[in-house]
Amino acid sequence: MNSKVRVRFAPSPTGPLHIGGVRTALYNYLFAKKHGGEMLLRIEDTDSARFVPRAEEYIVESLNWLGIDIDEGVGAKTEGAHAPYRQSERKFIYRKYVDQLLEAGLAYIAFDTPAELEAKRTEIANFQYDAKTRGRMTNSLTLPVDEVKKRIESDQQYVVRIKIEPNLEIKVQDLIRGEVIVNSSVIDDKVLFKSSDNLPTYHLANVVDDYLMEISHVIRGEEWLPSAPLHVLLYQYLGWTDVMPQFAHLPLLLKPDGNGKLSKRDGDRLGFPVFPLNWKDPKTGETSSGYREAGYFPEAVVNFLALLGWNPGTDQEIFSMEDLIEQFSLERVSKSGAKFDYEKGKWFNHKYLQIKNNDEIAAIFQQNLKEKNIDVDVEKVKMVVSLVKERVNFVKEIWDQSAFFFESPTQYETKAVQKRWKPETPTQLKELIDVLHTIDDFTPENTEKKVLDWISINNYHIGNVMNAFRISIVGEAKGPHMFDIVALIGKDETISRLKKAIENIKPIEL
RNA sequence: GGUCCAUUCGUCUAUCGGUUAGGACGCCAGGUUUUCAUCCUGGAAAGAGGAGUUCGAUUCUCCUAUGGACUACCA
Repeated sequence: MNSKVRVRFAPSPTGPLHIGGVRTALYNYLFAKKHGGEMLLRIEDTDSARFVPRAEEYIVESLNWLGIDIDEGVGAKTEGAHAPYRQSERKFIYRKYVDQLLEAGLAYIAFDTPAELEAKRTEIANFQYDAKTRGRMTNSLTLPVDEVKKRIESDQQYVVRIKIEPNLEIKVQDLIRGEVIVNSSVIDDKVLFKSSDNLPTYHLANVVDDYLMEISHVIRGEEWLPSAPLHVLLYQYLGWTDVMPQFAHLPLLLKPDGNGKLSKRDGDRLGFPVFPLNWKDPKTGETSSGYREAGYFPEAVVNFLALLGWNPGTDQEIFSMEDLIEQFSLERVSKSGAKFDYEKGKWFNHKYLQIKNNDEIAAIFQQNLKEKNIDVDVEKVKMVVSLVKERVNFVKEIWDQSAFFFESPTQYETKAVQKRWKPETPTQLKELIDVLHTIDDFTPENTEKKVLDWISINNYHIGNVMNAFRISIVGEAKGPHMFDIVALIGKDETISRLKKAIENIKPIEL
């Protein structure tokens, strides 16, 4: 057993990193940091046919954005003692272990072509390449030694298969699920190595690399649980049982509606991102939206994801990365899949928007304003942010709640006018203009006092006056406290908007 | 089809044999507010079904049902 905790996140660079993969990376990271261990990133690109350019950079950038630091391997500051960390660059390493298994008689060479295997599968229901069938296939167990040699020398392609002893009980100790027992007869003689590209398959590469990289815990998705017994067997066959890592298989992230694993299509269909970052497919040119570009804070995404499948057993819901590291444990990871609840994701972002200080939010919002060619003082932006941020889930929504701070309304909401614009309103608002003219100290408190005094002295209907005032300034019956708004836009602008409204709004008969 | 895994409010979940089955999101209602929102208070809402074990099962065991994953010379 390794005393030091070393975990790995080992994605395949076949496209953008799925949000479920992000959670796997997060749990690995939390577990490593909790135990003072190391987190490595290894790229599992043993399938030369499925390689997608830029996918690796995407993975690294995603983890960086989320604050999941890589200690070793691809994307780490210094790669580390076990380089290289891309399996395609490690191809020279695996052959040795393949030969070791071959020599020990624990694996064999098979020449069956994909077409032949396909034929077998259609011919025989539930066909499995195993102890029962391998004697009737084309392989080094059925062919004479010199025939095998001849075929290899004439460059005939082959694969190396593990030779699984039937009827053994294979026990997998899972940190989340307990003991899982599988009979070896149900596992087929999986391909470990293919001569076509001289690369091992996932199963072998993964076991060899975890061994060489001294991985102490393998934390991965539940989709790997069925092949875990095979991996245990490989550790045995290779003589590494005493240093075999501990396994933990995480529950899956499911579709919000219906059943099944969360997929890219669900995001398109239901209108939410399933990737951390935007991604443009290099082949199709198709783009998929990401959480970052959708306006999420990385802290919110981390918090949301952490709680999808894990909880501390308390009522705490808001966790910083430090909180998570301190409290995380595999024992408290749930066993069943979690449906992806996008509404709750939005709520987390809302929470973080309230927690964050206004300077940070104002900086982002000011960028949004610049894109609209609105250039205003950062102090004003901060004020606006503080007045409206509690109303929104995302920074980009602030504009919808605050446009009237920056531009005079061009139209007035019919329903509000209908309800609040009375025949006497224009006269009253003209009086209001006079009142405002007399105010020098245009602070919210002072203006409020003066205006409310005027309303009360004249015994006006406060609701009608104030709402007409609001319609004139905002254009609708919405927004923060009136006197905060006018203080911010200033006396001149306030009066000018009132004049404009008096000119343009006509009472609407019901 | 086979193997494995799972099953508490609509959703995420708490409960580690004895609880009025708790919290959160969402939803509904009321209150606060000059408006809208926020906020506050309240409400509706759950142990898949059946056998056991036990004085007592959501909790332990088994069966059934349902869902999921896997079943490639993918990872």
